[in-house]
Amino acid sequence: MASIKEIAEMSGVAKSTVSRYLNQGSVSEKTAERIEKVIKKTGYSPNQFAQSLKAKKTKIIGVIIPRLNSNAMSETLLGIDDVLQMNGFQMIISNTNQNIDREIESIYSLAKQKVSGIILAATVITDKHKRAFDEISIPMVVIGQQVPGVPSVIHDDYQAGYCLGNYIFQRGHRFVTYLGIPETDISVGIKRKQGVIRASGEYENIVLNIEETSFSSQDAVIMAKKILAGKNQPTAIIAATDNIAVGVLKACCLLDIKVPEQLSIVGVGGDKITDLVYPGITTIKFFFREAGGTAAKSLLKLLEHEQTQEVIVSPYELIERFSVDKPQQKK
Amino acid sequence: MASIKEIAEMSGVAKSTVSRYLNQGSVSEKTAERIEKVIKKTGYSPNQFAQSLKAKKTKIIGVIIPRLNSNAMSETLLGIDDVLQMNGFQMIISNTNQNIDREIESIYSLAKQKVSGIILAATVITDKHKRAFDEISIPMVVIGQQVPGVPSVIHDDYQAGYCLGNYIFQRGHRFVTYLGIPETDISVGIKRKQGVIRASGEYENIVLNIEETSFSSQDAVIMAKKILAGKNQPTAIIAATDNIAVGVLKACCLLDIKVPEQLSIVGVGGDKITDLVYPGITTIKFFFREAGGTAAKSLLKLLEHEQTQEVIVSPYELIERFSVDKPQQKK
DNA sequence: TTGTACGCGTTATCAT
DNA sequence: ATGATAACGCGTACAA
Repeated sequence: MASIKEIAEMSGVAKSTVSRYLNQGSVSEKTAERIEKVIKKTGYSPNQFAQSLKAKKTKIIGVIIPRLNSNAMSETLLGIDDVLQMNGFQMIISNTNQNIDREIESIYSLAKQKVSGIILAATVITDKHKRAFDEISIPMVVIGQQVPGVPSVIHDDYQAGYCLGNYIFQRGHRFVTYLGIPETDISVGIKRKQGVIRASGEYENIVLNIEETSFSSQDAVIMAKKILAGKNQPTAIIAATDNIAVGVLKACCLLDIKVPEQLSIVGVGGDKITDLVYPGITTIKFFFREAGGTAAKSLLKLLEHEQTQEVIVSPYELIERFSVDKPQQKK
Repeated sequence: MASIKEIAEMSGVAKSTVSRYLNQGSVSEKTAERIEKVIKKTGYSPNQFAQSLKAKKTKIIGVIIPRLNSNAMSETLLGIDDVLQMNGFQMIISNTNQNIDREIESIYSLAKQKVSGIILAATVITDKHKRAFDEISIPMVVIGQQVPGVPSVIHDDYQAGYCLGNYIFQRGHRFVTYLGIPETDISVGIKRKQGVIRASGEYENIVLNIEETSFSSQDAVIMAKKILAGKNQPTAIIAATDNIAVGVLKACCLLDIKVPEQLSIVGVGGDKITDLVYPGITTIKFFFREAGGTAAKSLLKLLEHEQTQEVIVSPYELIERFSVDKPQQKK
């Protein structure tokens, strides 16, 4: 691969002239032409290492994610990539496999690589995270979690829970189970649950049982079976995620429980799977792709030293399908 | 961030000594100690650009993928990332959004970035691809497609189709529809179909209708409705992908067709969704994650100038669930 | 407008 | 074992 020096020699000018041609462009038309021709002929393109070495910067954004194989993550990445690519930035992905130590490592590692910014999709932010943020002084945006002092793009988990709760209680359900996940995950584990609980407080005579499972649909199937086998069967189950909701539905099929006649089900996420099962599951749709794009834009603004909102709440939308009905008369 | 020069000064030795300490290590114990202490204290770590500038190489592997939001891709990436990370390599993802021109661009772009290898997950390889392969002389592995002269990791699409065909025909189905996708995609569009066709040739009196749809489940629902509404209703549908199979199942639910009593369904891929719908769909499981790992290993071997198999066929496995039965008596 | 010369942080060569 | 020095390819301050 040719270097700028060779281009210079071939065009009969100095390196710096070529460099100027490439960057600011204050060169005479004649030389510009000559240089252009040579560049075309050789297919020259600047060595990015040398450039970065000089500039102490790259056009690379690091994205740290807890896992790769989830719909939410794919969509988020897509959104980030969209706007990054549009602005001439590369995206480099650091998958931590839910290992929180590797999250920290990744931060430092990306810093070493002199990425010009970092987008962190975290489930929880510890003190170690915060220390890392401070040490490396690289613009950063967090997505999916609110961190004081760091621009964050979040989904409205609390409102989503509240909305679903209302949706179910309004239709007359009084024996309801919330099937959530552990509180180690703030957004999903805590906020959504709290939203539902708050809604439950606004109605009379509600019996809200709270159970826990994992993100895995299979686990949800097992858990749902237990819940539905008991004698205090709920008339509705509010699932913390679409995957869990689908697991619940599967359990119903297995136990020959009719949905929505005998049991209503709702989920959160807007995963397309909710539209593929039968009946389609009512869910709260989050706009992961858009949120990813928003995060990326926010970060790019930061790089330009522009102001950014500290926390941006991504919208949500209730998608009504066919998994909810009024409770049957019984007892 | 400290440079090697500063480390040298602080330890009272020359730059070259520090460099030697960092790399080969032929230094006296005493100086080694001194240097170590300084490095610890400053938290020094080499500037990767300067290193790359010298070495004309990186420890980065470029991965080009057609889309980000598919289960197969996520798993494949996961597998690639696994072994890359284990060997101290970074992965940089180039998502082309199914745009074939961007695939070519990505190849050149990655070459410019001096990645030390490229893994290409392509749906089809054109002459432009081949030219790009030749021009940049960077080790490369293709996954999901067989390319003469380039090490390839492929799934056994033909055998998968053949296996599924046999599975269906053996159980007595004679009126069967294959719901595939256009032939622009070689593996999925052509090979799987051919496998099914070959199997159909080994039985008597088979009526095999071949229809086409897209990768989208929604499209599959529509197409399946059409097929099932006609008067020559098949007793089984072989879907080219799990997504399509799920779409067919949804159509059945909508039309009140019992699966598997009235219609048998099979898919290909091993997507976990096949286990979440009801009834679970019989499918051919491909090992995407393992295949990704294999591709990465293969590439790393190439970097070491070791021999590699030209084409590695990833195994598959038939997963029997509950979507297939013998055809009902009728006519 | 153009050219000269230096520095970015490393590694490698060659003396010492 | 260690140190001085050149070279990697680029950008830029400065001089011409």
